[in-house]
Amino acid sequence: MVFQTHIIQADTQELMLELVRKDLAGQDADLIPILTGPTASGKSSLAMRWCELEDRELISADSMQIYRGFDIGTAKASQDEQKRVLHHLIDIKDANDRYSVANFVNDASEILSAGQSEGRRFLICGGTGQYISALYEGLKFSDPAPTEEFRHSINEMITKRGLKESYALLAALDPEAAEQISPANRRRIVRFFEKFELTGKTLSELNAESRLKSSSFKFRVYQLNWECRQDLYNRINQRTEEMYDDGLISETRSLMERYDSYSTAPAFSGIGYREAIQYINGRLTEAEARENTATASRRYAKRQLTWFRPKEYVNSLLYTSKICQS
RNA sequence: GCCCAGAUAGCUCAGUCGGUAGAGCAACGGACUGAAAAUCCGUGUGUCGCUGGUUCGAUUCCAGCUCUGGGCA
Repeated sequence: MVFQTHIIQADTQELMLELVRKDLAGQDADLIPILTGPTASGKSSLAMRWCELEDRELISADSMQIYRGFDIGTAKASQDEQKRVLHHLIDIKDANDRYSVANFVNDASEILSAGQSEGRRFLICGGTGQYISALYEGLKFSDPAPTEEFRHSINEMITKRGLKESYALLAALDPEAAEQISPANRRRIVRFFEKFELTGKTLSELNAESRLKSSSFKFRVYQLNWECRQDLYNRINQRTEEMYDDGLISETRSLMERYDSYSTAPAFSGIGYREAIQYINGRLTEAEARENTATASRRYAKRQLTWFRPKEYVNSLLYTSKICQS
């Protein structure tokens, strides 16, 4: 497959919207747009206007906005915005529930299939790169989903055998996977043996199988970004302050009262909630919590950019910089 | 005004019995197939406050100066 990816530059959201819509209009009519980009890049607000103009429904590709009640810290669309544009895959899970790439690919595919036959149009928007890539690439997740208990038993097995020994075994079973998994990355070593014990197949074998069929949908991926990293970081810093000013701490406090599982429930591991919990439990000052949240968001944004950098199918939407060149 | 302590990476600091320096955090780069806002890997980016003295050689020792913090007035 040959890709012709574009770099679209603009200095206002208005112009960006016009240019990206023109780009999409020049493609095959059945292409579904995916809008991604680092946190605080402005993708949600661009997506809102895009959906309103073209009467599209929005499918969120965000691993944290799925959780009900986690609104301020996830920068979730407001009630008013959700009234104006139909949002899918937001507020679909309880704080204790687990969700995964595989669930996302299934859920999003289901919505797209159902909508397609009715002639509805969609825009997929979100920052979870893993979800977007898996959907775009049409990965099939055929091996069974991991359970809490099984994961626990694998963990014990690795502790018993030793992490080093476990990694050596992994490398013997699947040299290809060993190149990509660091010997210190316990989580991914656990995952490898989960799959292996469950299916008798190595990660590389399973990955090859998951790639056999391509997606039944066609997408065009746009990544929104800022020409100058500092512009993005300034936006992140400012948005972090706004989240705290808008009541992130009191939102977190009431969620903690509702869920005594807050130290382990997946929803509470989101950036902002972790730091707010530490403040509430007296381990940080509020100023420290704010600062640590901004730092964690900056690092997250960097990882998001790293994720998409090698993907050859990504088209760039670049906001031109006012403050610095290059 | 006097006394004491300090001044080293973007920040907090260690160190060099004299041979131009290193930790943590930040920053930067990278990996990623059912936790992904997760997890993990790699990289030191420096007028060692300024000026002079001693010395083959000073960030290190000495003197003066500047600034910061604390104390005494």
